[in-house]
Amino acid sequence: MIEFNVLKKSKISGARVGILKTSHGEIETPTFVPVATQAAVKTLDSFEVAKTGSQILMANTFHLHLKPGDKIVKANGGLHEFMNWPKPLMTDSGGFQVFSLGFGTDFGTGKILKSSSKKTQPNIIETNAQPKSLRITDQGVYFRSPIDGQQLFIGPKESIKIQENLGADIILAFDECPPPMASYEYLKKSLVKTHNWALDCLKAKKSNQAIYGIIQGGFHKDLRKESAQFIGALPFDGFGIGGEFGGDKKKMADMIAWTLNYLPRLKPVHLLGIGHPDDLELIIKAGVDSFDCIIPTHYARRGIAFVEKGQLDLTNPKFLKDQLPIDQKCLCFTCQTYRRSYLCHLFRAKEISALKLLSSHNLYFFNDKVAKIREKIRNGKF
RNA sequence: GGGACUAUGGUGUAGUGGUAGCACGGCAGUCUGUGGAUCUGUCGGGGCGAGUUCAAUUCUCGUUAGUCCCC
Repeated sequence: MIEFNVLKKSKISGARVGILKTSHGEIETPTFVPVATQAAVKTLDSFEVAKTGSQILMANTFHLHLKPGDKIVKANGGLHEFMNWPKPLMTDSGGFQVFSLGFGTDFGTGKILKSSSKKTQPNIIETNAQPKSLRITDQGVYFRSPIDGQQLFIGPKESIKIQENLGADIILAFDECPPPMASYEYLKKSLVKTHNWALDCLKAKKSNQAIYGIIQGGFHKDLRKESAQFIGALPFDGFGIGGEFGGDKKKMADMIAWTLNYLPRLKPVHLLGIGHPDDLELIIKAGVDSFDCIIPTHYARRGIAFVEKGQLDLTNPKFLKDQLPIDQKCLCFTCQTYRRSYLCHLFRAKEISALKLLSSHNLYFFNDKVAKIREKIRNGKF
C-alpha cells in the first residue's frame, strides 16, 4: 500500500509537491521515474542509479515475463531483491508493449504522431482493424513470443498476476494504448476495453501492492473526460495517464490539465512515457506527480547530453578539443570527473564506458531539474 | 639484381570497351510506458604517363608502389 500527501499546491499553476510513502521508502513528488525495463537501467548498476538521485524506477511486465520469467524473479525474492534496488519500484502493465509490437511496428511509429510524418495519416485505423502480428480481443491480447515464437496471451488477470510475482510497490492496470492514427470510433471502442480491463484488474489483484488505473482517450477531450470520470470513480490508489494528446506540447499540457479536472486530486497521478526536457515544466505545471521517460538514458546511448541550455551531441568531433565538463554547473560524477573531449573520444571510439558516463549524467540532470522545480513550488515561484 | 602477381570511394571488395555496384565508414535527420536498435537522406572512387579506339576503369606499353618467390 501507499500513502500520498500533498504538502503544497501552487497558486500560479496546477503544480504541487507531495510525499508518496511506500514500504520501500518515501518519494518526493513531483518526481522523474527512470525506466528499468528489464530490471536494469541500461548501462548502470543500482548503486550508480542511486547516485543520480533517482527515487523510484519503472520495470516492465511484458519484458520480464518473457525473460527471465516473473516466476524466476519471484523465486529470487522479487524485483527489489533481484536487482538489489531497495527503494520504491513500479511496473508497467505491458499494455504499451502490445501497441509497440502491433500497430507501432506495422506503421513504424511511436505513440506520438509527428505532424511532419507523411507515412502515418491520422484516422486510418478503423474500428475493427488489427495489427499484423497480434490479435487484440475484449479479453486480452494474443501474440507470439519474440523470443521463441510460442503463442502467448496477456489480459488484465495475467498482467496483474505477473506484476504480483514481480512485487513492485506500485503496479499499473492493463490498458490498450491506442495508435496515434486511430479513428475516433476505434478510440471510443478501445476505451471501453481499457475500462473493462481496469475493473478486471481490480478484481484480480490479491496483493497489497498499490495499483494505478490508466486513463486513455487520445486527443479527444470528451473521451479523456469520460475516461477520467470512469477510472477516477474506481478504488485505485492512483492514476496513470497514457496514450497521446495530439498536436504540440501546449496542447498536450492542456489535455493533461483537462484530464486532471475529472480525477480525484487526493491521489497521485503518473504521466506515462512523457518527459523530454522541454516537456518537464509543462507537465508538472499541468499537475502530474510523477512521469517516466526513456529519453535521458536512450539519448545518452546516442551521445546526446542534456545541459542547462539545451543539448550537446557529444559524437560531434568539435568536442574533441573541448576541455569543459558536459555542464559546468552540474555536480554529477561524470561532470566532476571527465571532460567533453574525453567523452567525445569515447563515443567516437565506441567505448561502452561512454554510454554509462552519459546515462549517469543525463539521469542526474533530469532528477536535479525536477528537484529544483519542487523547490520552486515550495517557494511559491512555480 | 632477376621473376611473378596486384593496383577501383576513408576501409574491404565486385563488375565492365559505352551511366562503376555492394558492405562497412563519414556527415545530416529520426527517436517520449526502451531500440547500444532501426529507418531515411547524403558524402565519397579506377596510382601516374603514353598508345590503340568513335569511346579505356577495362586492351597494350612504360613508369611508380606494394606483396611474394629466386639469386
